[in-house]
Amino acid sequence: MTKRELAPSFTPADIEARLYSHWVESGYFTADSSSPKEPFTIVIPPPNVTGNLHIGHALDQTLQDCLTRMKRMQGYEALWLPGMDHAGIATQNVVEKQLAAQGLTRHDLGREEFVKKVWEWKAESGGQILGQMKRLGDSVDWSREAFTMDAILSQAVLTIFKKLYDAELIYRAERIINWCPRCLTALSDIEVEHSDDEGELVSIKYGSGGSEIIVATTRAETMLGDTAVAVHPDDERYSHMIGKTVTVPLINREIPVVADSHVDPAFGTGAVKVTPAHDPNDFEIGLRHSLANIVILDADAKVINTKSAFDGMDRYEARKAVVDALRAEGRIVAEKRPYIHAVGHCSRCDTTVEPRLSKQWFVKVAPLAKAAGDAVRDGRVVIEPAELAPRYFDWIDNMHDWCISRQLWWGHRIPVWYGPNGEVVVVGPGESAPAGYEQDPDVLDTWFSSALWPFSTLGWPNNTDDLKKFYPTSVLVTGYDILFFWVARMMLFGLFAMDGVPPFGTIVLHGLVRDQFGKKMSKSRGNVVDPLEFIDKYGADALRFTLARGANPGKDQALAEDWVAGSRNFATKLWNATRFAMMNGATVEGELPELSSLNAIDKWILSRLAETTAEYSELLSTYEFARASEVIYHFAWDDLCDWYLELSKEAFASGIAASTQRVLGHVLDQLFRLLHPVMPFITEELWTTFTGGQTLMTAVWPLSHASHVDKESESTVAQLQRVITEVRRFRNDQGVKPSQKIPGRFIAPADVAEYASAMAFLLKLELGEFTPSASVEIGAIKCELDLSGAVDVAAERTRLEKDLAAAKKDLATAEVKLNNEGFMAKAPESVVKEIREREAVTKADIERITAQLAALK
RNA sequence: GGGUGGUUAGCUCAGUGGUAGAGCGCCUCGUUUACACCGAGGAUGUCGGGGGUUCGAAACCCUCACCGCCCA
Repeated sequence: MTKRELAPSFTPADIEARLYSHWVESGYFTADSSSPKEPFTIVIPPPNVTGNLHIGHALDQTLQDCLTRMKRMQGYEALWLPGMDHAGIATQNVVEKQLAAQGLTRHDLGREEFVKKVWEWKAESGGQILGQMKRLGDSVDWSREAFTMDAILSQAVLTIFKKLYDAELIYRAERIINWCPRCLTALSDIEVEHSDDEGELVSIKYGSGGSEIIVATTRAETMLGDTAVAVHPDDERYSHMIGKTVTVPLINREIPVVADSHVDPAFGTGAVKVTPAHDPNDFEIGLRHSLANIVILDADAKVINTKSAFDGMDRYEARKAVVDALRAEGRIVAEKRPYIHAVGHCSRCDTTVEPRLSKQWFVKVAPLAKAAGDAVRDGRVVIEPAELAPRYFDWIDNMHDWCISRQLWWGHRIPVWYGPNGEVVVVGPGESAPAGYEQDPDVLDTWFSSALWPFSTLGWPNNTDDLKKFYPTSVLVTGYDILFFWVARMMLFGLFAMDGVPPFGTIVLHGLVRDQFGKKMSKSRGNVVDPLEFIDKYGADALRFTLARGANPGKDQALAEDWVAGSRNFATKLWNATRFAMMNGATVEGELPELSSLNAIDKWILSRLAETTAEYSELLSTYEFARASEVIYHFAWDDLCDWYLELSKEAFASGIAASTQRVLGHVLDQLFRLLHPVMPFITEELWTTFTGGQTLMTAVWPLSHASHVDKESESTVAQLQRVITEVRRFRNDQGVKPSQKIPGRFIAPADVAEYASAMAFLLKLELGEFTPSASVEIGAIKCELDLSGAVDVAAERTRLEKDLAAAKKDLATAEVKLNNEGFMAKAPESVVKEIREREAVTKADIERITAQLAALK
């Protein structure tokens, strides 16, 4: 194998594109369903076909790639399956906007032409995110790329629809649903976002004479559709009115006063107006009291059917007009404005949602939700971090039936056909409707097909090799924000479709990426960052490492450009350390030398490597990405670069370094493997260059060698580190420049004295005969120096006094404990022993420092 | 209104009973056999307030205050 050289500096752009296409061409990402290896499967949370890679995707995908790459190296048949969601409303909106620019609506084209247009749009401008994922380094299996509107996935939709219908879990009913008057479609509960908005609360007097009653509302225009006033049955204020009627002003309709225990007597006057066709709670009251549903708003939220001057007005216009008219009649008894209250908005276009009575298709969720809850309750599916499980239960145990029909054209059309005499037929895959039947014009909620993602992408309903090999998937990695949108729905459908086998073993939830001050990123705040810009500027590895390092389970993370620059610095550090190692003959060739033949420094780094490998692997396997990143970062930078390389320089300089060259080679080789899942590009480049190997992608994951853990060497090196730090501090205090060589020598026990030349090299000391003018004492170790007379006594005194104060404080803390009877009686022996040792050490320090101070004069 | 998470260094955050940590920022010195995208040294905290449990509390319990998120 021929070894290449490393460029003098690291430029991510020079290696990323080259390595990525090499990986794809070599087929490293492609999973094999016939492999005997144990499977590891992740399906990507499918981004919208309209989407671009934002920082949240970058986080989500970094974590998934990290797990996939690690498992691949650990010998699993790893499949990370990519794809996209057709994103019904979002995509339709995009194409409609294009048409609008030409002065057209989708109706001008007609359904078939419009859908064709959407497909054309997808071919031309959709799926930009896929190319951007490549920039991040995602090791997804492109040969299995899926799209929710693909033929196979559409077949899955038909199949599950029929299956659910036959099990009586899908039904059609007239209900109050959330309606977006702009998108002109029904929405599910979770497609509605609530915010506290400014509105008004007006109190209106209904009836006259002895039968007056006051009701309050934030939507005055709905009074046009009122069919009752409701009060609490035990409310004595109104008991005389129950069963009587009152007149609705303006339209002069006589409506009954009904008693309903759901009315809160403490809110407002205790009496509420009831508009069953335009409010979900009122609809329920209407059912209980057989009230009429009078529809007074059309699909565009314009007033209709009132045979009044309000007909044709927009809802807001009507609201004002109704209040004005009532005021003119003297029927407004109170007005509160602004009145802050929760208002629902369309999650796609932010239009205020209008509750609307209409006929829609629903999934009956109760039995499905029970199974989905139980799967987590009994541990077949684990939610990480566990703290987020209550949220899941809270929602899934109280889930309303799911409205799945959408009045759109882009999506899976509802496979129900209606006959001329009201017949209803559900048409499964490969079936066709009887002649003369007409298909339901609506399409399914996008999340209906997304709910099938973990198995529709593997070929279900066909029993494919992929399905057999890779289902159920191993881990689902996603943000907690779509726990309800998507994760819960996959649980509902997965368990149902796959005979009770849940779609994944573990749900790993991460948080949101926020700005550097922890504020939510939003266009209006102007604090949105573009991951691609960071990749351009600092490299994909730097961005990935930053995101992984911030990923504490289930917690949001702040992100600043400075942090990404810091990760780039880490990458540069690795690059330079490798260059240095290669310059000094580090190698992976041949067997690792016998431990007993190594010096303490070599044994120490192997020990640290073993410990780090074990800890890091464990943390990654338990989805502790932040802690894992921290551990490996400090091993690489502190242990390896700051100490091992520095302590080894003397050996390299002296030319007697065969063991160290091999040990260093080993440590780098293992470090690159460990870091590869998080920083795939630079590790691949360094490793292949350094070792001459083919690729890290399929290299074996490091094992932690317990036999390499060596506490004795760790203790020796800890002493060397202390001596070096203290002497450096002394030099610094004394104003000796870092590069200035001065005479010095160590008086130390044999295990430390053995490394005198290594320490001297680092400290720029010239060992040899001289008359010392100063000394630094570190416990039992003494370093004598010659400062050529000019010792800065004041600086030395300051330092010693500071050390003395610290030692005295430590001693006092220890003595308080040791003099405490309770502590001595109840604290565990190991703790008492530790405090005793601390007492002894600090006492010795105080004695030594006091003597030094006395000698200073 | 119901849940739920948080409050630790200037900033962003780790730290689930035994002398308070990291990254960035800050101060001083420095072209020393990798690296100034660097090295060395340094400063910085009544761990939100109050009470309790304990020999011992940033951590456990109670309570208050403030901030956030989810749901209604």
